[in-house]
Order: sequence, then C-alpha cells, then structure tokens
Amino acid sequence: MEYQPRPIEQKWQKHWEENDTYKVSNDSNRPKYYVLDMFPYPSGAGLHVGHPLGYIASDIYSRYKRLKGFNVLHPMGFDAFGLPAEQYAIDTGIRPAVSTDKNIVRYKEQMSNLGFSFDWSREVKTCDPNYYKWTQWIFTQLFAHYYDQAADKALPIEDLVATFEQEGNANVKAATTQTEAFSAAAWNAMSEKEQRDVLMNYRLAYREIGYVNWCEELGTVLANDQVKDGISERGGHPVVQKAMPQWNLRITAYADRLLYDLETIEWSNALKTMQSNWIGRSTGAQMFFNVEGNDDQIEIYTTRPDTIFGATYMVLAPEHELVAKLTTAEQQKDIDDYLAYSQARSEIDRMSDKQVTGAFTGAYAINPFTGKKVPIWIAEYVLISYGTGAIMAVPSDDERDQRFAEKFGLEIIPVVDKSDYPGATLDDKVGEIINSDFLNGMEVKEAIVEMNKRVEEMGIGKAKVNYKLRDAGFSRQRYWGEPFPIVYDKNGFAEALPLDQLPLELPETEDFKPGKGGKSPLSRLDAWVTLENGYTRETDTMPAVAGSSWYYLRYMDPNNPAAFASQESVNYWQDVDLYVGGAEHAVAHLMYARFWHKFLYDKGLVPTNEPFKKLINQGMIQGVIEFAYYQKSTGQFISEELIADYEGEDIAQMPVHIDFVTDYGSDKSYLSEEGIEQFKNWRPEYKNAEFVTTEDSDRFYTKSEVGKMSKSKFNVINPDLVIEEHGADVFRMYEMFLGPIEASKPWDTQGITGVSKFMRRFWNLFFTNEQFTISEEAANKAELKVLHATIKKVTEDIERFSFNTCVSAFMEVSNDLRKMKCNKRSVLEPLTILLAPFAPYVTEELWQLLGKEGSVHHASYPTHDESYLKEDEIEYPISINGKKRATAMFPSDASKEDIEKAALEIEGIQKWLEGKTVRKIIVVPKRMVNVVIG
RNA sequence: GCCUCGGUGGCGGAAUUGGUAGACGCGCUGGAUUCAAAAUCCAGUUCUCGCAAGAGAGUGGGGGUUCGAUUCCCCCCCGAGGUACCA
Repeated sequence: MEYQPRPIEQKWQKHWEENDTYKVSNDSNRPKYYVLDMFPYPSGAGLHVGHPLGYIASDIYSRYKRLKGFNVLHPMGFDAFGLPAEQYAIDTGIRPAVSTDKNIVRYKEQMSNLGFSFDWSREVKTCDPNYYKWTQWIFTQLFAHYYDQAADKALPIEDLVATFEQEGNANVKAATTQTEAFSAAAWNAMSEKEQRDVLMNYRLAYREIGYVNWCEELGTVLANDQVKDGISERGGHPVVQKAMPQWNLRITAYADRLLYDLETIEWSNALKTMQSNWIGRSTGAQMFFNVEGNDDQIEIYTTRPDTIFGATYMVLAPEHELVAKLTTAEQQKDIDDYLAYSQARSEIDRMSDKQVTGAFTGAYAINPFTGKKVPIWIAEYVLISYGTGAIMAVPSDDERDQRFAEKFGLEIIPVVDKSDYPGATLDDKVGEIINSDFLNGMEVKEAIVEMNKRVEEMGIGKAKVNYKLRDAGFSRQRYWGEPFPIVYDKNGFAEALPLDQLPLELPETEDFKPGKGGKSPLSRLDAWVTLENGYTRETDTMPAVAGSSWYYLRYMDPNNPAAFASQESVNYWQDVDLYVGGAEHAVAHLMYARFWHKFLYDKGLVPTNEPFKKLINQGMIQGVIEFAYYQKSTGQFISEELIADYEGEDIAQMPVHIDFVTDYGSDKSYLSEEGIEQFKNWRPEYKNAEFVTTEDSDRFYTKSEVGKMSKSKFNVINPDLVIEEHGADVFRMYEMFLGPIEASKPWDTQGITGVSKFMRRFWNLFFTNEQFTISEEAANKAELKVLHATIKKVTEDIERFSFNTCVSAFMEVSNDLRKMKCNKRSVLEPLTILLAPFAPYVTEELWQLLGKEGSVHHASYPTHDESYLKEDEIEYPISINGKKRATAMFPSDASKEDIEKAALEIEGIQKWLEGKTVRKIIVVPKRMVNVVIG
C-alpha cells in the first residue's frame, strides 16, 4: 500500500477530537509538566510557515514528555487585542471583534491541520470579557498596592495610609516618586487632593504625565514603529513629543528581584544578559549643581563621581524642565531651533545617529568642587527618561562627552591616568586620579568611595542605585484594548472598580477613529463615559502586554468565574516548565510577565517566584514570501488570496528585504532600481523579466508574467498548501529538519522532498508487495545496534532540543533498515513510538496496523541498552603535527602503548617520519593519535 | 549608538567536553529503468592541481594560546533580533 498522508491524517484528526485524546486533567497522580507556546496575535494574513516552528517543537516535546509518563499541560490561545485589528477597522469599518474572531477561526483550523496536541478546551483569548475581567482585576490590585522595600514585597496601600496617619513618611522605605518628607501632622492636615497625589506616588499602578508621539495632521498618537525620522509613516506628516497624563506600572519597584532571580531560572545566558542589561542596575551618585545667578539646582546622576574635577560643562535633555527657565535671551533662538529639531526625533533616532548636536543655553552652573563656572548645554544624547535627565560632562573620560567637547570647543581636563593599564578604554573604571585636588593619586575605585563620602558630608547629594529600567507606560489612546477599570469622581480622583463591577466591558461602537486631542475613541461614547454623581470613566485602554502578562496562569483553570485561577489548580501546575517563543519577546513581554507574577506571588496567589522555569527562543523562518504582489499604496508585498482581509503587519515583519522608494508627496511607493536588483537576486527566475507597473491597478508585475497572471502573483507560503501536498507529518519534520530551533533560516520548498522520501521509505519498511507485513523473528545484532543507537541519539537530542539532528537520525535508521531489509516487529515497534512525537499521524496508523490497542501517543517510551552499542574496534585518525595522514583500526580496549607502537608502523605514517625525529606522541584513547615530529 | 546572537561546500545544516571538518538532506553530475518523461533505484559531489596515487588550501578577515582550534582569547568586517506605543 502506498503512503497517502491526507486520508490517514484526516482520519486520526477526527478520531482524536472525538475521543478527547489530548484533554488534560488537573487531577492526576502522574508528575505534572507544563509546556507553553507564546500565543499568537491572530493576524488577517493567517498562519504562514514561520509561525508553526516553535509550536511544532513544543508539540514534539509535549508528546515526548507524555510518553515518558508526565501529565502534560499544553494549551493554546490568542493574544487578540492590538493595533492592527483597530487600523483594519478604521480602514474597512469592520469591527475588531468581528475580524479578530474570523482570524481566530482560521488560525485554529490551520493549527489543527498540523496535528498539535493542544487541549483546546483550555483556549484563552485576551479580548474575551471573561478573560480580561481578571486582567482588569490584577490592575486594580496593582493600583491598591505599594512596594515596601523593608518587607521587600507589595503591601496594601491602606497599610501605608495607616503609617502616614501615625508617623508620616519618614520611616517608610518604599518604591516611590514622592520626594518630600512629611510628618503625621502634616499628612493629617493635607487636603484630600494632596493626600491622593501623595498616594499616587506610591501606587504600583499610577497616573502621571508622560510623552507620546503626537501627529497633529492625523490627530492621533502613533506607535514608535509608525514613525520614521520624525515623520508619520502614513501620510508623511510631522510627529512631535506631546505630554499627556498616562497610567504607568511601577515595574522599577521589582528591579532588584527581576535582576537577582534570573539566577534561579534556566534561560540562556544570552537572554539573561539581555534582561540584566535592560534592567541596567548601576551604582553611582546623585548630585546637585547650583546654577549661577539664581536659586535653581540641577540634579545629575553619575556613575563616575571621581571624575568631577574634569566636569567642564553640563548637559540637559532637551525636555528637561529647567531648559526654558535657564535659556538666556541671546541664546533663545538657538535653543528653540534645537528643540524643534530634537522634538521630531525618537529615542532610537537620537541614539543611533552618530552626529553630534546640541545648543548652549547661555546659563552657567558651578562645579561644587572646583568652584568654576561651567556652561549648561542641551543635547539629545542625554535622555530625559534615564537618570535625572541631566549630566555633568567629563570630556576627558567619557567618549560621548569627548566628541561633544571637541565639536563645540569646550574645555577638556584629563583626570584619570590610564598609563598603567595599556589597552584600557575610557569605559573601564581603572586608572590613577590626577588634577583632582584631594583625590590625586587614588585609584578610581577608591576615589569613587571617597567622593561619595564627601558629597554626602557636604550635603550636595548621595550615593544612589540607578536603573535603566523604566516604569511601564500603560495607557493607549486606542479602542481595541482592555478598558481601564478606573472611574474619576467629580473632583477628578481616580478610583478602581470593585470585583463585582468587573469585567468592565469594552463598549461597542462603529467609529474607531481617534478622539479629540488624541484621546481614545471611547471618549466619544458619552453614555458610557458619564456616570451618576459626576463620575466619569477612564477612556484610555491597556496595551497588548497587559493580556499577555498572565495568560499562562489562566490556562490552568480557564473557565473559573470566581478567580483568575483556583488555588488548587495553581498549586497543582505551579509554573511553566518549558516556554517556547520568539526572541523578539526576549525583553519586554518576559519582563512584564515576570513582574506581574512576582506581584501575585507577593499577594500569595501563586506559589512560585518565577513564571517560566526554562525558556527556548525559536528563530524565524525567512524568505517566506514565495509569491506575493507589490501594492503601491502600502508599499508591501502581499498575497493575492489574502488581499480581502490583509492587515500587513505580518508581511512587514518578514525578513525579506526588497528596497522600495516611497514618495511622500504622492503617497505612493515603487521599487527602486536597487530593489529590482535585490528582487532578481532573491528570485533568480525573474532575472530576465522586465519590471513594469500598470497605471490602472495598484499592482506591480513583471512584464514576462503578465500573460499568465494567476501564476505571476506571489504567495505567502501557506502551510495548508504544503500539507495538502505532502501531509502534516512531513511538514512538521521538514520544519524541524531545516536547522536548529533557535536559528533563523530560510524556507525552501524544494527541500521538503527529502523528508517526503524518508516518510515513504519508513512506511515501506512495514509493507512487502503492497501488503502490510511484519516479521515476528528476533532481531540480529546489527539491527539491534542501529535501533538502540537511534533510541539513544533521538532521546538525547530531544532533551537538548536538537530536533533537526533527530530527523537526520530517523533518516539514517530508515536507510539502514531498508538496506538490511528488516521488517521485524521488535525493531519497528519501538521506532514507531520514537517517531510518534514528530509524525503523530502516520505512527498512529502504523500502530493500529501493528495490531496495538489504544493510541501510540499513550504508549510507553522505549529505552536504549548500552550493551548493544559496544564496538570491538575503533577507527583512529593518525596525525603528523596535527594534520591527519592516515587512519587505523585498533581494538577498543587497546592500551596507549600498543596504539603508539602500532601507529608508528603504519605505512602511510612511516614515509612522513623519514629523516625526522619523533618528539612526542599524543594518544587520546578512543579518539585520536597525534605524532609530533621535528 | 547601545545590548544580544550569528557567519562552515552551490544551498539548509552536522561536528554534544579543544581531538578524523562537511553527518543528514536539497541541488548538481553520471548510470539503471522507460518509447519518452515523472517517479524510483545505484554511484559521485568542499576547493585547486593531478589520469590516478596523492599533494596543497580550507569553517567571514587578521593575530594569539595549544601537540592539536569551527570550538578558547584579542582586534576588525558583515548579517539578524531588541532598543520601552508592532505583537
């Protein structure tokens, strides 16, 4: 019987669904194991071949763990709130809820074709009110707590109020933006507004003025990636930074725990380093510089207080509050021009640009140690969001300060002598201090300690730990997100809604355009916004990271109406044992989820300190656009069949780089000369094609293809089509075979034939003359050796997530058995189980043909026996001076001396020894021999 | 710019602890089968020179450590991801 994948796959897919084969119970005496995929955003483009890579890997691992006897939780859901659905709604009038649901249906269909063992009864959607009820609830809890640094955990805000009433804030150690101290009397004398404002400075969810990308022409707030070079991507209008009140989460309160707990989890060092750098803990000094001629002080933060004698000027971020005040009349124009320039630039623009820019305010500060006047500049290399938004510049000992000083002709005083440290860079905290009065002769490290002491004694500052990590901006002026569970009373005081008023459902509307002044579309829904007694609702919504910060907990108990998950379920599943997802989430999502988890841990609601024990980043599959067409209006390559519900963001992510030019005047894009070259390199079959655009349509074609349009359109590789042709088992194995799970690699449809061939050959091992034939004869030594070598190899490789080499091993064993003409049950049956995690359908069919009861996926995993793998003889490479000159077989138990002696007598070695002296012979048993001659 | 990762045949990749570089597959070349093609099967395939035996070179570039380096160290080049409102 010929191997025909589709009928087999359809048969078993139906069977599994009808029999709840993958349903998971929270009640089991087997050990638990939780395998989680990062849930997808359901885009209109559907699943492409890049998506399933991680899902296949996690499915293989889940199935492997099940065969090994674990109770495996392996769920899937949808990160369903987000900007693309809203943009699509603005463009088409189709409600986000409708388009999102449609996309989800499509995703689920595609995923079930792939044979994943998800327990779909546990599906979660972040846009489902039954789900976001708890997202909102967690937010209200963050609002109702502060971070107590003495207890090192979150505590209720009422506790804090009680303390304030008793003793003020002098003894409170908390993560706060409150700078002023107050006594109990002062607290009790405060107005309600003052008290509320103070508490806002302590809450873990708090409201504060923040900056957004504002585009006046579009009347809307833009995401960073919708802005390029200070211009909106759509329409090419100018974008500026606008101050607006925003909700924030005080993630910085958890900075130290987020940093130190990295040591307790099994993530790659690369990822931990990235997280740790993102947190960016540094110890330094906070210091105040007096401004000449008035009472203002400039607060700076420096990790190098020891270099203060070299501080010859100061730099403020352009947004710094003192800029307007300090600027002198003569310098006003320079500063205004510079502010206009810098306002239009994003942080990335500012940091990635090598140009040195800045402007002089005309004002001077006093260096507290030299007593000298130092000019105050503004420059975009100082960021308002890091430290205090102001620096003392030491051009002799900081590269950026140095370039700045050189360009603007500012004084440079060397203060660190690094001549004892050849090769040390400016960044290295080493050297001997010079030109620095009482610090002269000290080593940098000593000098830092001494300076911190002096600064504190003089009362001009203190030692301080600083973090690059910033609080999370949590407000979006958008429709398609969770409404904040916040109302404002007639005084404008924020109050959180109690649980019995949750979920606060997102109201329906047909109008998704931004509201006045960049407010959320919700602000227009007066009936929804306005409540009794002068209360009004918050009209901003939460960002997509909200829903994804805790979804892994909901899978444990997805339908619970009374809690985000029952305590029993959380205590049973504990945490995620293996988390698989893209490296693009390596920092932000993982940081927020860890933060929320720690908060819930502080509240005693989860039993673990960290949510994700082990984490694997899958790479991207590149070049996934097989056939696409180019749409001039959007400048994107997209697929014909998906044009109806095209949203674009997935395509934009695809790492195929075809340069095209956008003409902002006409708002049209077209391929550049260079782009056509790149395109031809990428698709050599178009090498001789003539490229034209047609005026009547919005599309770009190659001229040679105009005749046969249906084939000329380019198409996103849709897994459905590949599965239709080769079967899901082959598709799964091919994706794994492409390369290491963590690497990015290109998709090449041609290569799938190799895996297809393997699958047919494997299948044919069970058939003789088209008849299923299995031999009950005992296996011979050679057969047992390949079987057990394969069990060993595949098992070890699964454990280290090296699935591509597993596929190679399966190919090898099937080639070997084919040559041996082996169709013995004792060999093929364990191999069928071994292959089951990779090719779940075909192995299920073969299992049935083998006459076995039940599912192969509930079988027991085979173990290898080392005794079958023993070699009598080992082939040794014999090298002369490290260069291989011969090989020889030696008994596996041969002694070093015997090998040494025998190696020198080999003919191919002898000729190299003529006229030379053997200086040394290195024999590594079971490995190699190296003869050193001279 | 900064942080992280990566660079191995024509292509995807393998080499798990410093020990035979190129497993496995695609592609390509030759052969069998076929009226022919597809499919299938067999053999070969890092590059250079050579009929061959063999020799030389070789893991982005340069340098170093070592008996021995794709693997460890230093410098440089190139690519990818992230850079806080894409998800």
